[in-house]
This record gives sequence, C-alpha cells and structure tokens, in this order.
Amino acid sequence: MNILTTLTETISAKFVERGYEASYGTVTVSSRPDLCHYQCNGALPAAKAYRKNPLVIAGEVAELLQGDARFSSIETAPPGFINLRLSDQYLAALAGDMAADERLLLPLMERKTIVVDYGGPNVAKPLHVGHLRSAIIGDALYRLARFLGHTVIGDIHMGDWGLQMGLVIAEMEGRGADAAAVSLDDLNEIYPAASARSKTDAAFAEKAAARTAALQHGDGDIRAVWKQIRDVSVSGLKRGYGALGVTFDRWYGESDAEPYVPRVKDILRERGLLRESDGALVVDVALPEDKEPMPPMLVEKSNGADVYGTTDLGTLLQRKEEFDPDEVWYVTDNRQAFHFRQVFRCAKLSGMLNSGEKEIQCLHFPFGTMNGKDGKPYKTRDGGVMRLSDLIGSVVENALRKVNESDVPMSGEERREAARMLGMAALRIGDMQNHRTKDYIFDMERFLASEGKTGPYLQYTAVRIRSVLAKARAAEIAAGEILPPATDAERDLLLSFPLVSDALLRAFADKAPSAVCDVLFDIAGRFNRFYFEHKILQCPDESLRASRLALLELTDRFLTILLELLGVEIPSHM
RNA sequence: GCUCCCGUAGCUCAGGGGAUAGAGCAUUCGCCUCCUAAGCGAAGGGCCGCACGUUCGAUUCGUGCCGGGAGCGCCA
Repeated sequence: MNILTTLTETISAKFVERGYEASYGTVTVSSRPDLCHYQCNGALPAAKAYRKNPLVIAGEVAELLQGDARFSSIETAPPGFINLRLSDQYLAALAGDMAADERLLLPLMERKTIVVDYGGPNVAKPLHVGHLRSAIIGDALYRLARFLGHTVIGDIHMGDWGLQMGLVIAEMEGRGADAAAVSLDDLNEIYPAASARSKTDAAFAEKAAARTAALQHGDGDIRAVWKQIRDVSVSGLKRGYGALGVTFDRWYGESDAEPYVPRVKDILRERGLLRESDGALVVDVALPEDKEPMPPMLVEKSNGADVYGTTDLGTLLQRKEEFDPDEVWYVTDNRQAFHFRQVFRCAKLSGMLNSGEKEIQCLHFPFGTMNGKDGKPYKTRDGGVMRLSDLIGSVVENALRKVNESDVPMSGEERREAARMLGMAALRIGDMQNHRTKDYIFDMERFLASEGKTGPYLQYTAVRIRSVLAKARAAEIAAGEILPPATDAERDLLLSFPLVSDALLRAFADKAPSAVCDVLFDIAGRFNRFYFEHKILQCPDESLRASRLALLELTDRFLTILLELLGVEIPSHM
C-alpha cells in the first residue's frame, strides 16, 4: 500500500480527464503540514506546456476530486498548488487494513536473484573497525532486499588468496612456526609484523610475493600451511560477525574462485583481450568517452601471481554458474570504486555477464569512512587500527553502565542482554542514520544517548509500547477497531504509517538504509508524543481504549519490522 | 596535475526546480500523586561556500572559482 502511488494515480486520472498529460499528477508529501497532508504541484509545469493559468488548471482538477470520501479537504492555493487532506475516517480505515495484513500492506517487488558481497575480511587478520560498515550496511541491504521479495544470497567473500597470505606464510617460515599449532592470537600478531617487515625488508617482500605465487599455482606444502591458517581464521571471523549479528549464506573466499581463474584467463585470451605489458598480463578497459585516465586492468603480475581483480572475475564466473543472479552487489569502501569500474568493464568485455537473454548487473554501492572526532579515520589512542572486538566491547560496556542506571527491575542477566542489544543498536543506528556514501564521526556518547536519533531512543519507544501491551494482556483488556483520530497527536501518528511503504522503496532504490532510519524516527517521535498526551489503559471510554491499544499494536509492528530490517533487536526492559 | 564525491543552524546531518529550507544535539524555559521521564513540549539560532548562467521561479540544474575528502597498473 503506497499512498503516494495511490494518490498519484487518482490525480493523474483527473489531469487526463481534463485533457492534460498524466505525468502532471505526481503527489508528494506536503511541505506545508499546516495546510495539507499531501500536495500536487503538477499544475505549475502544466501551465507552461498548455499556456494556461496554473491556478485555473489546479481548480479544474480539484473540482473533479470533490466528493472523494478519502479527502477531508481539497483546496487550491496560488500560484497553482493542489492541497489534499486525508479524512479521519479514511486514515482509520487505512490503519485497519494495514493491521489486518500480515506484512502491513508493505510492498513486494518483482522477484530477482541478487548476490550481495558485503564482508571482505582478510583471513589471518583480525576484524577491525574498517569492516564494520560493510557488515552492517550490507546486512541491512540484504534484509531489505529479502523483505521486498527478492531471492538474496549473502557472500562474505573473504580475502584468502592474495599477498596477505604470502606475507603470513613467509613470516611463519622465518620464525620456524608450526602451522598445525598456530592460534588465532598468533595470527593476529603475525600479520601486522609481516606487513611492517615487507615495507622495510625488500628480500622479505620478494619472498612473500613468491609464496603468494606458489600458493596460487598449487604448491602442495604451501597449500597445507595455508589451509591451517584459513581454518583458524574462519573460526575467529565467525565469532566476530556473530557478535555483530551479521550472517552470511556463503562463507566463500577468493580461493573458492580459484578454479575459475584459468577459465577466466581463457575467456579473456579467446576474446583477444589479454595483452602483455611490462611482463604482466593486462586488459585494456579504457573507453573513448572516458574523462579520467583509465589504466588497463592488471590480470597477472609479472611474477605470475594473480591480483584481486583476477579473483574478482573468477568469483563473478562462479556466482554466475552457481546462482545465475540478476544482480551482484558489492558493498565496499568508496576507495574501491575505481577498481570495480575496471572489473565490471572487463567482465562486460569478456561476455561473461551474458546469461541467456539477460545480462548480469554488477553494481558497486560504496560507503564513506568512519572517522574519529578529529575527522580522520578512526584510530586507537596510540594511532593504531582498532579491532572490531575492542570497539564492540567498549560500546557494550558503556551501554551496561547506562542500563545499570535504570530503576526498572531487571536481573543481572537481563541487564547484560539489554546492554548488548543497546550497544549494537547504538553502533548500527549511529552508522546507518547517515547516508551510506558519507563519512561520519564515531561518537559513542552520542550514539548511546537515549535522546536524539539513536538506537536506544528507538528501542525505548518499542519497549514502552510493549510494556503497556503486556499490562493490557495481564488485565485482559483487548484491542479493538481503530477509530478515526480525535486529536492531532493521534492523527499525526496515523499519518506516519502510509509513509513507510514509500520509504522502503526509496531505501531500496538508493541502497540507503538511512531512509529506513528516517521513517523510524518519524514514527517513534510521533508515537512518543501521542503516548505523552494520551492515556491508554486508564482511558475511561472502552471503545476508545480498545482503539488506542490497537494503535499501539500497529505501531509496535511497524517498529519491529523496520528495526529488524536494520538488524536492531529490542530488549525486554531498559 | 587529472577524475569523482562533498560544502545547508554553534555541532552532526536530512531534503531537493515551486508555498514560511527541516530533524537531532547543544543552549534557555516548561511538563511525572498517573500506562517505563532513557520520555514530551516551547523558544532562540540560516546570504543552503562564492560568482555567473538557464528558468515565470534556483538552496536544488549548468559553468567557473574557493575550501574539504578520496582515487589515479604490479596491495586488497
């Protein structure tokens, strides 16, 4: 049930009836809530096209709308606005229809198969704050796509095949470390050490590169060491993503694309796309219309090792054969935009995106950086990269401090559980309340505050609703039919529900979870005002009380669905 | 240097050819004998970076400039 679509259809039909083009009938949410709920500005551009007074056109259309019971007022205003107010009866009926529907009349789209690539952690490296955004934004997009009816496959796409593996293997060799006995903690220490050494020690860097090439070319001993490292790492990664509440359908890595890489090279060779350059193999991906310099994409380094673009192509081929998707989404850092432009072009040139009649759409949805208060990428106090587990630990610890200030009776276990949920919500909403593509500043105090656009604010709203509903159940007071709103607060709340459908479609179109956040804060704010101004259980009028309870139930269902789309859990108390 | 993104209230950010540009925080002032006050209300606060252009109309579109960020073949 998309109110904007419905109203646009209605008004467009009236424009047509008056001899104008349907496209002028677009209805938007009013920019002047004091005057109306919805508005149509189409008479203004129509006036130009048809050389008429816009107010006259608006009047012609408005006249045809008179008598439509959905509206309590249909007015025109200079220079040519059509202003619409929904009637209280219609609002109540609409809410009743939503409540009667399992998915609240929220839209289902035409089903597509979508692979979402939103992890990208490196094996042998602990998760750090840089992995947070990909995980929670990707997870939210995954949930949203699935909710809207698509078939979605989430793939973590671990980096387990590149130079970082060679670095770790070379470092372990140098130390004489036993791969079979290596622990997660060892790995967490080995990689940074190896990475640092490769920058100053040229011989070591060369050795690491050689080990990378050997791994990729199937050296059995190296492969055995590699497998050990990988297995240990994966268990750590599963724990890390588990703590975030982020799941994947496939725990594939670059190595799983390895069998496809020779085929990718064959395809490129057959198409005559491979070219030697400075001892390396490259594909030219520049187009005549390019405004920026577009260097060729590197497929094989001069030492014979593959680079990540190569494995990305192999992965694409794997996804095509395993899932035959309509779309493949890459949720990664902004800084990889250029890389993906190259890969996507190369894939298109190779013809590997063609699948029957359709062409697989590869789409990169980049996101900005999480910065510290200094506006620079978030670091620990000593300037190092902060581990994700440390970040989560400190957020949950701070959340627990807040939960412990609450005088609501809760057991220790309940407090810890609430703190975990509040902390994770603070992280997720703190991140996703901003548009995906923007950088934002990580501010724990602000994210954990109960006032403002925060996770805890949204959770608190749901908690107090559920508290009332629980009391109603205990007192055996049943919800009833939603009555037409009698007050502004009630009407405002009812008006927020029809906006959800449009918000979800916009969030999906832009791949922007922030649009889901916006509508959540809108509903929560309106509800909290309603809650403050009205008695519910103490309401003396029985049918009014039943109506308000139904309104609480409906609000709770909207909040629950929307929060779940963002991966936010609701504690039982707080 | 070239390419892309961004510049909106003291701060963090929405919005986007049309009416009086919106939230949240912060500040000030109010609201619990009552369903969770981790809540609600009110007030102040803006040359929408600058200039030119397109348009009946520009904060929104275009061009240039200034300021910030990122990227530009053997890392991922």
